[in-house]
Amino acid sequence: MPDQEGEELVERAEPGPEMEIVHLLRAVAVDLGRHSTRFAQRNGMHPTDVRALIALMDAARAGEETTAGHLGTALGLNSAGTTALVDRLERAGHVRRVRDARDRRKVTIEVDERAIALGWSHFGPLIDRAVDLLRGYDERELAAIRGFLTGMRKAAV
Amino acid sequence: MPDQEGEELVERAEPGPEMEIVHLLRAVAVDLGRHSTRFAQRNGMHPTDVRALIALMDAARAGEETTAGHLGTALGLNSAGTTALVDRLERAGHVRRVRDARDRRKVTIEVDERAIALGWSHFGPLIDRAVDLLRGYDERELAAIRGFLTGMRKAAV
DNA sequence: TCTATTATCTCGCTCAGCAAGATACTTGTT
DNA sequence: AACAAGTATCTTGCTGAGCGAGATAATAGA
Repeated sequence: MPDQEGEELVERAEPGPEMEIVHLLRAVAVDLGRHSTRFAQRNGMHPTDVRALIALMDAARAGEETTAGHLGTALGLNSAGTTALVDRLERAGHVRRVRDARDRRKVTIEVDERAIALGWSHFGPLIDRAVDLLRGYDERELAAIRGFLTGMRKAAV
Repeated sequence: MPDQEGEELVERAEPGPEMEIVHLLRAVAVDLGRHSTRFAQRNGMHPTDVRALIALMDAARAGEETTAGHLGTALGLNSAGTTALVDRLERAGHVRRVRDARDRRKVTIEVDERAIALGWSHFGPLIDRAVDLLRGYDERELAAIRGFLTGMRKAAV
């Protein structure tokens, strides 16, 4: 073990108070991922299935229909993987396949109400806690949080 | 609001300014995940391999040796999966297996310098951008960001 | 020493996801 | 109308990450 000041090779950027927050953000991302994974395993699902349900519910919230193809693209799956994914979700009763009336090649995916309720039961408390936390900050502090997160999104693309 | 239940329903049905930040945080977590995945695919690795390298480098930064068992536990793999993971990483030249001299049952995993450099070349710019962003905030704003992220970590466990 | 415990590895298997191609429907052209 | 080209999904066959069970090797305790 090195008896010197420790962080010469790993910590290229000067480790100021900023680096602590950078690591914190990464840790949060990992922890949120684990939280999803736990939800998946408890309900006999795979991480991809959860990602799919979230993508479907996001689209529904934005008022958009999601076709099988759309879903696969959003998750980075090819058509075969997408079919298998929707098969799994449908078999578990979380979604329904509905043939589009206008273009009968398309299959739109609808999320079952019970899957939505299941999701809320797991993610609801976490969201409530987040809202609670955020209510403790004033407008300038909220703007800082919003600005940092928005900036990181842009940087991560 | 006079009615507690009513307030919660409104909170869920009608997202306030807080919900925007909640969704933003989730989006950041997803985007950071995608950023990792891209790094993995560009270098012929799987998401788990990247998670492993990050875990190994985190431990190294904290001055801890990581054994195969430790690594598997950290990633939620069983022993067979861990062996396969280390095999992959070693085959790619990213890590070395080193038998512990004191307890010869143990195998400590050392990350190759070139893997560290590779990681920096991909994650460095993102980290630099984060540090840049954070330098634009004063102490109270930084405390808000730190507090929110710390609170979310605790909530996600 | 002999036994129990711990750490890693081996073997056989399951299943998510890929590549290629089949099938079904729509649209454009003649 | 009929036919070709394009688009959306599904089928088939395969690869490989990760699991369960158990083997192997080293240490610790009596």
